[in-house]
Amino acid sequence: MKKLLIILGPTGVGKTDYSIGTALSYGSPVISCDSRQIYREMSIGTAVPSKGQLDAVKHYFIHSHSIQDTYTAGKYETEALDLIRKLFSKGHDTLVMAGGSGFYIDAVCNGLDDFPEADPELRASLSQRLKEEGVESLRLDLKRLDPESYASMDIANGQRVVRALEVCLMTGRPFSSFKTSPKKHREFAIEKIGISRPREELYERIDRRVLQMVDDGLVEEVRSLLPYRELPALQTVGYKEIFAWFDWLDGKHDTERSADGPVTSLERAVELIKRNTRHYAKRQMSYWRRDRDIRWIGL
RNA sequence: GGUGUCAUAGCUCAGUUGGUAGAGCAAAGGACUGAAAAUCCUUGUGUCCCUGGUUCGAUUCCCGGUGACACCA
Repeated sequence: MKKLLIILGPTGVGKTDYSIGTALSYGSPVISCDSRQIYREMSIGTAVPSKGQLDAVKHYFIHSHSIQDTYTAGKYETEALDLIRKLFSKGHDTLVMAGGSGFYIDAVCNGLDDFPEADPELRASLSQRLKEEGVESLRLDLKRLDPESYASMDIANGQRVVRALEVCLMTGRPFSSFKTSPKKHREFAIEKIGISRPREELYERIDRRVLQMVDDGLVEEVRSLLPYRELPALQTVGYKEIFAWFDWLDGKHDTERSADGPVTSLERAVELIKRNTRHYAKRQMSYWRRDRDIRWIGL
């Protein structure tokens, strides 16, 4: 049986090197599963593999899309599955997938239910309402249109309430009614390998990598993306903190944008990037902790 | 060497008129169905520097150490 070997782990743990080694031993390309490295306009802050690493093995889904075309887990499920099937049919027996985006990995392994994609205009107007009226107002609409979701979902999470409401309004059906099938069947075997390191060591690696990014020109990369800062792709650790610093330099000293207060120096931005990356790594680990199918190995 | 001030959470500090303590930051745990590096929820971790004394009871008051800082020599 054909097999998809998925290498996952928190940011900074060393997935890139490990996956290249594994891919070479199977004669497989690396199918990246990273919601940010997929964008071609971003490189330094997303820690994409180096030129040498990319030359060593064929990589898919690295720099393959533009930040201007909002990408989603649903699109990834479709495109990755197409690619996987194509590569299997061309003779590969084992394919290596590697990445840190847990939700994308789940989309490939288990599939997403048949929810409609977001309508940009509706989402924009609901997000606007969220900003102006707060969650409570949207929550009441949801309670009326979909009591089941209202009772079971995290109604403190504005982003989720917007999404649920959006589906109700678009389809005239409750959001919860789309949540049906447990898991989609995949015709290939799936094996998940999780890479872990002691927490302290992982955090040291993250701190070091952030400093390296700054040395490599992160600030310039972020400056070049300033016109796009409102795009979903730019809501990313390493970018949003430097945008906030630019705001300070521009004399925008309001703290409305961030709960962390004004970012008054590059040093402060770097501090926040380190912390937010640690938080991100922690969230990744908490996401995978309940997945009993992952075989963990320490590095 | 002398005098003074200070010593409380990982860090910066507050506080207890004597009844074993709490803020901020850092941190930890969790959720997750097309924004997922996003978004959201929960949690206080302590020989109150050490020894002895007073006291029913000392982190708090007193003696003596130790350490840090300041000033004077």
